[in-house]
Amino acid sequence: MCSKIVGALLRFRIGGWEGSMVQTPIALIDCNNFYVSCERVFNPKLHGRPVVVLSNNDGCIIARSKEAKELGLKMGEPVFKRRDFLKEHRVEIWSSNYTLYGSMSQRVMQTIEPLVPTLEQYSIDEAFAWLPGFSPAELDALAVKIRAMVNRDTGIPVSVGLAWTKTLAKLANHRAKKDPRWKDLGVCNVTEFTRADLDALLAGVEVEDVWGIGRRRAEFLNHHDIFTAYDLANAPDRWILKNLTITGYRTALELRGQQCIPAELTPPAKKSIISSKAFGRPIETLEELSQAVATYVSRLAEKLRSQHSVASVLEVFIHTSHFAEGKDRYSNAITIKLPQPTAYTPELVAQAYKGLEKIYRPGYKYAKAGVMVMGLQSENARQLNLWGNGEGDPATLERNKKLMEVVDIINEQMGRGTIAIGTAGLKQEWGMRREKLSKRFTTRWDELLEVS
DNA sequence: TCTGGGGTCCTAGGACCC
DNA sequence: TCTGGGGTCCTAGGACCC
Repeated sequence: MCSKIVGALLRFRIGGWEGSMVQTPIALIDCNNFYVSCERVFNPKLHGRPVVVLSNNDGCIIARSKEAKELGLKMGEPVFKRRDFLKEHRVEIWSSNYTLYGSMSQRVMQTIEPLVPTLEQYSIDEAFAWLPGFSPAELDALAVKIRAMVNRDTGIPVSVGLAWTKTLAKLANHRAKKDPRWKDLGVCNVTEFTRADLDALLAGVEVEDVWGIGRRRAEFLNHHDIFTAYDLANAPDRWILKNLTITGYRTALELRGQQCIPAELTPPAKKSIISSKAFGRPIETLEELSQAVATYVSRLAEKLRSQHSVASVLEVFIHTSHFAEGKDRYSNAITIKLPQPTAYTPELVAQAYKGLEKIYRPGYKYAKAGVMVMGLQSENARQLNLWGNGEGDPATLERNKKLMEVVDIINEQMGRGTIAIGTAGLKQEWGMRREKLSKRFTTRWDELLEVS
């Protein structure tokens, strides 16, 4: 009875919003400089030194150690522009090793999972934990414990932000990393903050550091005299809705303490899958482009099958470098409606080739190609071709499916690409440049033993 | 010489229909 | 010369995230 009244009052107070009445504290646990930290676990010499990890093809800087940040190296900076600088400051440079990071990520999540009631993995290096019924003191103790356990069991340092909404938990986490008040502890808990405390905190955070506000929006907001998280939280609702759409409005509400970005405990099935990559060197021939496309389609089809989906639409795209100009520049894409939904690699490759032939133009230096599937549906729900001919014939479908299962198992156990479609090319001279790749310590015994 | 890859959501605007 | 209003569906493109 009493809680009903309180609930009604609460709802009234926050303007008719119909969310969960009893708010749940949320922790955001975020690995510090994740890729760099992973490299450090297996290479202790990297501790205390400036370290960067590069994107595919060793193109840009995508992760930096604290020391590298202090040198002024920026996220996304092209390496070739800073070659001399990197050398001069003896910065350790590593190619990205996603196999390693993926398995380290799993270890981190597995360490946190038993410590919290529900965990929502949000990205390779972050997770939200939903902590109903935890008192503020319990929250602090839990955060400290998570940090200690993850560090002990995986060697990865993490920071924890605690708050009543996801957006505020992200913000608290950001403070836990940067603000001298919480930096040493690595935990920032704002669940007990008064409105005034929170306002003061928000006023110290630039609006582009708010989750959901990117560079473009930040520029726009600055233009309208909104510089901090506090300014955004206090902008008029209608103005926000009109200029930042519903997503920006949700962000503002969350900054005010209203939970409106829900938990996503079971990740929804993907609606599209992309496989695309820039080449290690420019490609001009249709033959090599075809190899690349076959390779990407194979990876994509693998992902498709691993989530037990079939695709009904396939898109192929190719383009020259973004930095090519005038007549050297070309990009094109084609969308193909598949005769029937499928996850069968040879069929997808055949369709992709047809598309590629239509958009390919000789005489260009292609820098990148990609394939994408959409219109995904569950493999069980797929509509069979009632006439029982061609690809839709149930017996053929079943045989193809079995074949793919075998291929997937072999590739999983023996390493990716053990069995590949013949046209993917054996040498793949256009493949990725990864000159400074660390070993696959967590997934290959042979490579771990090599260094020890 | 060299500038990542893989996703989602939202909106505006065109096509089409009555 | 004149050329509605409102609905739906689809797509392209922009913005965001990591």
